[in-house]
Amino acid sequence: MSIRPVLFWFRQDLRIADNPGLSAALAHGGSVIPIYIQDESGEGDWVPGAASRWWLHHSLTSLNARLGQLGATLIVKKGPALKVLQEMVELSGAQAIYWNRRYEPSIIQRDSAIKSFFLQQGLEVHSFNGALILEPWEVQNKAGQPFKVFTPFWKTCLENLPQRFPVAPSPAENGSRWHKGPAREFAGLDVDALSLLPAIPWDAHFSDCWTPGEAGAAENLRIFVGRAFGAYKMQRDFPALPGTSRLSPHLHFGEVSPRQIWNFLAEVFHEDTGWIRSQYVAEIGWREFAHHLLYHFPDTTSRPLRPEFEAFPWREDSAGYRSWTRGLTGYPIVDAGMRELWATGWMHNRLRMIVASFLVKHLRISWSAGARWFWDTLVDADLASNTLGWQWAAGCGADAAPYFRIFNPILQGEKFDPDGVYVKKWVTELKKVPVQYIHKPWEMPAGVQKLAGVRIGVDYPEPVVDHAAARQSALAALQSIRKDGA
DNA sequence: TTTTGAGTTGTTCGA
DNA sequence: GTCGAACAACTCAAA
Repeated sequence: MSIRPVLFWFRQDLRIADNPGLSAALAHGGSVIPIYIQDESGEGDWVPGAASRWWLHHSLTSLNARLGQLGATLIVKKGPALKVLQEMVELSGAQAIYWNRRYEPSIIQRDSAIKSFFLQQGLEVHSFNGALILEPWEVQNKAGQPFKVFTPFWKTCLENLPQRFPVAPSPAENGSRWHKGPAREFAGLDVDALSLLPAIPWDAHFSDCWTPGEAGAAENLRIFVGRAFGAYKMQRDFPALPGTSRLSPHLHFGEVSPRQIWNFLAEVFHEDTGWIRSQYVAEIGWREFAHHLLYHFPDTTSRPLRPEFEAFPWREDSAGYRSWTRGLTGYPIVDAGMRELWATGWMHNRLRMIVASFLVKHLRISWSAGARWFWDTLVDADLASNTLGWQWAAGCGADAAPYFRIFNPILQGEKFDPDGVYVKKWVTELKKVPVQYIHKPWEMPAGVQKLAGVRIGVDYPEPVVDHAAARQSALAALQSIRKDGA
């Protein structure tokens, strides 16, 4: 009796190591055909943005090379996933399909349909957790409901976690039963044929900042834990310092999983379990919480979790929005963040809060517009985290910022970039501005502007809004949606 | 069921 | 300059 092959469908789990679905496929007994499908029709309203596609291109290229070293060929396809999988099943005679789960609403819908279709056809279909510490349905409060507050959510998670997670056996340990044969056997495409790279050369500097792929992720993790993990709580808020992990895009594409990070920390710290309650691990917890919320409240990608915000008086302001996207608001810390995003496909977390607060509170432009811009420009764009982050900033989400928490872009700059090093890196026209003016350059007297080689209002804009006035206006708008109608 | 304490990341004002 | 209080009311989670 010959054993028919099995398909392993790569999605947002672009790694070989500790990949539960892949490992299970390799253990099945049949030879394994690895496949990647570009299925934009399945992504609903959230087709991956330009920066994300750039990352995906390089991550797939890297995965392809790695599989080649292992003696396997990645079959790259394009089209609706169900149709492509059907073709693959017919061509290969596969008897089983394996994948790791995703949690976006439209993807859950698509994958459920695919699963029941093939089960009806008499195939085996197996899906796994390759992306989360705990899946959204594995955590609930004592009333059996999903959590809406982070602290009790994470506390509950931590009470239910092992010291180490079991590691999925690697392909070598599984005997590497890859399907042999050229990609053309299944009419596979080159990664290039997916046209993932931007048409305009906007990504010129991305490759200076990033090494997409499993090896880059592992290296990044090693360096972060070796150098910055210990001082994370102290340094993570200072964007001029290399205080953060920069693992977010690697995590989004599954080049490394949170369970691998967990196990790595457990290994590094041995008996000393203090790391479990560290600020960094809590940030991993926020990623989990974001997935928990997206799964249980799928509408939140476009609608506020707190319904009273449906009535919030957002402004239409295309000029203001444009100044925000371009990094030309006249507030140096905001502009630096937006320019870092444009240049590198990433923005420091402190800056994400500052620029988000500025868009929704100072310009009073809807958080959805900001979420869309981030979606298109972030290499780590993730529907769960992006939705949570923007609703949090706008005050309309879970654990939202209180209405009165309106970031002052001058104070935030002075607090978290005291020497202006970060601002000067990204807003180069302010390079020679004395430090006492770096976060409020409009206060520079004419003589100082001359010495600094910059004319405010000519070489660098005046503030698009006055902070105090914008603050008052935001407070009034928030007052207007109060439940008591006062 | 009712009650109680608490809730990522802040700013401003006045003493 | 520093410090504490005020800034809404609500909802969540658990006792």
